[in-house]
Amino acid sequence: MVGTHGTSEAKRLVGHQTETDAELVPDARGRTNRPEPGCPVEVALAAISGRWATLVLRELMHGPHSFGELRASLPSLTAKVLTDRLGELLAQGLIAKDRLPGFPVRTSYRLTEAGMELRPLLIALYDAGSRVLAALAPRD
Amino acid sequence: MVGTHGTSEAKRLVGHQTETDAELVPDARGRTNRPEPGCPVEVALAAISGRWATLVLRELMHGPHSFGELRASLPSLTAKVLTDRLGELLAQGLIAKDRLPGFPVRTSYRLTEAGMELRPLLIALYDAGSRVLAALAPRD
DNA sequence: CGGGATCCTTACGGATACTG
DNA sequence: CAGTATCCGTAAGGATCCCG
Repeated sequence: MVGTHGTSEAKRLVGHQTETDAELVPDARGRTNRPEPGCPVEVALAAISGRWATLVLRELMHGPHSFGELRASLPSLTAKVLTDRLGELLAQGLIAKDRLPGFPVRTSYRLTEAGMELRPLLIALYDAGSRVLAALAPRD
Repeated sequence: MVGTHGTSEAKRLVGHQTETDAELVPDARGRTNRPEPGCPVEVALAAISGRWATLVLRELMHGPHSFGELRASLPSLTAKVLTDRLGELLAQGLIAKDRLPGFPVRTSYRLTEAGMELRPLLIALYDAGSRVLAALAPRD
């Protein structure tokens, strides 16, 4: 499932600290030596980049929310920054925006299929952070 | 395995799109409504934040490297930025620095126990990015 | 209600030159 | 070799006010 990359020279250092880095760099897109937009890692980073991004995503993981609901959930997030984050997520195809007819205007933001793929990443962030904190915890 | 958090009012919306968000927000540290430094997610984000950070971490996942080796692996990363990234990772306790005696001076950077906890996160980033790309891929 | 338009300030990344 | 010291342009985050 690594695809076609002929000789696997990606697995030196065997026995050093991990057997192979095939899981770390499964295919050619990950063997980049600089931040390239097409690299999956960069795509994921872009999705969660920007302050408040993970919190907005977390709220939307619970289901669709209106602009005002998001503001209510995250009181110290200003409208401008929320608009910025939503615009970026929209541009990346991770969320979708539905205008509900009537007055006052109501909009609803929801995750797209692509956006839902970020759920495991949010969990991984939480997990990794927890384990880092544990590893750094003062000895007793 | 969620610990002691008494009444679980975090699991409304059952059947909407996921059963529960207990896996998303396992404990009180994740129920924050703003970016707080103590939240595990923020800790993880801090670890991978900053341009080139994930690439530097990826290199170190392969084992210890000197300053020059890192520069050679990532040719378009300038010394200043590399110094910045290493300094941040050092300050966060994710890597350690060993000065090897002799001349010319040689230093070696390696992951700490805490830093190694980031490996699954890098993989999760790659995975999530891949799946997002797949979900966004043009229909055929 | 759901934003858009400004303005401001700081943080960040990158380039270049220099040093122990 | 392994950085440090400057300088700089841009972009990001936040505050405030306004509008359909």
